[in-house]
Amino acid sequence: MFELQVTPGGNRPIYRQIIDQVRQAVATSELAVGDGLPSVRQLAEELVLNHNTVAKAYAELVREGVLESQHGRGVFVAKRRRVFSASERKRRLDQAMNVFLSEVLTLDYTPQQIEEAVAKRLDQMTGSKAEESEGD
Amino acid sequence: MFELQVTPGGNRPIYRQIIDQVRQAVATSELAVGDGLPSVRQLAEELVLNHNTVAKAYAELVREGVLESQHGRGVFVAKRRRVFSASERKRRLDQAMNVFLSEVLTLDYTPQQIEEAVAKRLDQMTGSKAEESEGD
Amino acid sequence: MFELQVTPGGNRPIYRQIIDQVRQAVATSELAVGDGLPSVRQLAEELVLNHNTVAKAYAELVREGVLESQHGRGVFVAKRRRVFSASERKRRLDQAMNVFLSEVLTLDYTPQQIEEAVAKRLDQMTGSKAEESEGD
Amino acid sequence: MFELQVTPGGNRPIYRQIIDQVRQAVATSELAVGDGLPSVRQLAEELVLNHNTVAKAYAELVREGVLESQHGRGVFVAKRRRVFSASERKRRLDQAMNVFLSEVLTLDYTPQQIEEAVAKRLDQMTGSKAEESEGD
DNA sequence: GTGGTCTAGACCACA
DNA sequence: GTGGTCTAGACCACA
Repeated sequence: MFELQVTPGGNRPIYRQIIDQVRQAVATSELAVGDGLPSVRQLAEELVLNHNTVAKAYAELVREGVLESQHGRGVFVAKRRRVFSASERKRRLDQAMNVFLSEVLTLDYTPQQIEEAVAKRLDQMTGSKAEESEGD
Repeated sequence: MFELQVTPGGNRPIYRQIIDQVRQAVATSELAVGDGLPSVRQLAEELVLNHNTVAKAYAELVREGVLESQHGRGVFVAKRRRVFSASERKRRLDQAMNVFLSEVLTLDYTPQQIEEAVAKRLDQMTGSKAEESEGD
Repeated sequence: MFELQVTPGGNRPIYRQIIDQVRQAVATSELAVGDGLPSVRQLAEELVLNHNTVAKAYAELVREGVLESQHGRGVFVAKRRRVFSASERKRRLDQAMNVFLSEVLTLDYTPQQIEEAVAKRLDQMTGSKAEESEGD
Repeated sequence: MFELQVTPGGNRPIYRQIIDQVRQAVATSELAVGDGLPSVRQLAEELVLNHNTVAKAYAELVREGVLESQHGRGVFVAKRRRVFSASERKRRLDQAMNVFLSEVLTLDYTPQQIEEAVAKRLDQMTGSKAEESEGD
């Protein structure tokens, strides 16, 4: 089953953590199109959260087109659709990358270390192909 | 000259945007060690901000060791030093990576595309490609 | 209960005084890991301060890893972790020592008196005397 | 001759640095009662400072009774006198110690490390006796 | 309710 | 002139 985990102390707000993990589960295909998610209340109870927090996360995922709410039945993984134009995607990628890279360069990581860390994390997140790119 | 730009409506708080851009300018050597930054009030006026907002950004950059404040004289790019412990750097790297990756994964980029984009941008920022680090 | 006291006229800025006292309470275990602190607004009211002043102090303690802020819930004593690099810790130790020693040397204490006073106060603060660190 | 050194980048304001060093020189007897100090302008030139900064430092040292200004002749080391009552000295010592110790304990230094650092620094500052306390 | 950000504006400390 | 601190007060984000 789909398992969610949340840490209240972290820098990232709880509802964000839920969003991130659902996105990830969808990206990994741990959750497939049409799969149902736990109900807001059920998940809230499981994670010992205010149900508003869960509802907020679901709402954003619906807005983004990742989930689909079927009134009275529950919330499901939606068929994938693309929201942003190519140039908008590029713009957002660039901006996120700039913020990320200057932050970690400030932390004194080398380009090589950063690339390795990113590759590794991507593997973890997506369980990705990369099996033959091990050499680097 | 060093140019800063800020969008008040955005998701990212203004003082964060300033921090991001100063870090970036330092990472790309657009700002070099010893360079002076615009004064708190001057920058505030330029960006049509309250001076406290600028001061907050500068203060955080000072804490991180990126800038150095000389009371009565101004704020300058500091000599690079390592402020954080290995575990804290790791923690911050992970955190920054999480934020970055969950953002771009939503944008529907593949792991491979992300890795390439990161490698390319790192080259641009650090100029670390062909010139085998000849000392500067 | 945890009691804080602040003198607005003093040489030390108010937010520094708050930081000092929270650190002290943590160092002496008057505040233990997980303990909640008074809310920003509540403490501000108690001390007849603007809430921003309290927030500033808390924010710095969060950055130092002493406190942990849980958005929407409150501020808590964080699990101890090491935030700074060896060189940064040294730097801060030296700086703090300089300030301390030049202050007390002006007061005409002899080195021996200072060393004794420090040793004694450390014992009080850490309770590190006889009980060979039995685990707690 | 009496040598002063000043670093503009440091956390401590320049005029404070001057005060500290003069105090120290007097404590070490590097400067003896009756010795003359460089004139405000001379010192300002030497250290490449605004003369107001030097004047401010001298003024505070005069106020504290460390120096003595003889109009038209210059500034001299004053005969030592005590300004504060015993209880006031104790109060100031305790407060400075509390701030110092909780700060360095926060940095994760052990009591032993702190005591050693203090002893060592005191030796350096005062060139003190301590020759036979080497064992620890 | 709790923390975080921002403005407008005052006043201080330092060089 | 330059940075630092503080207040009063608004508004937002999160749980």
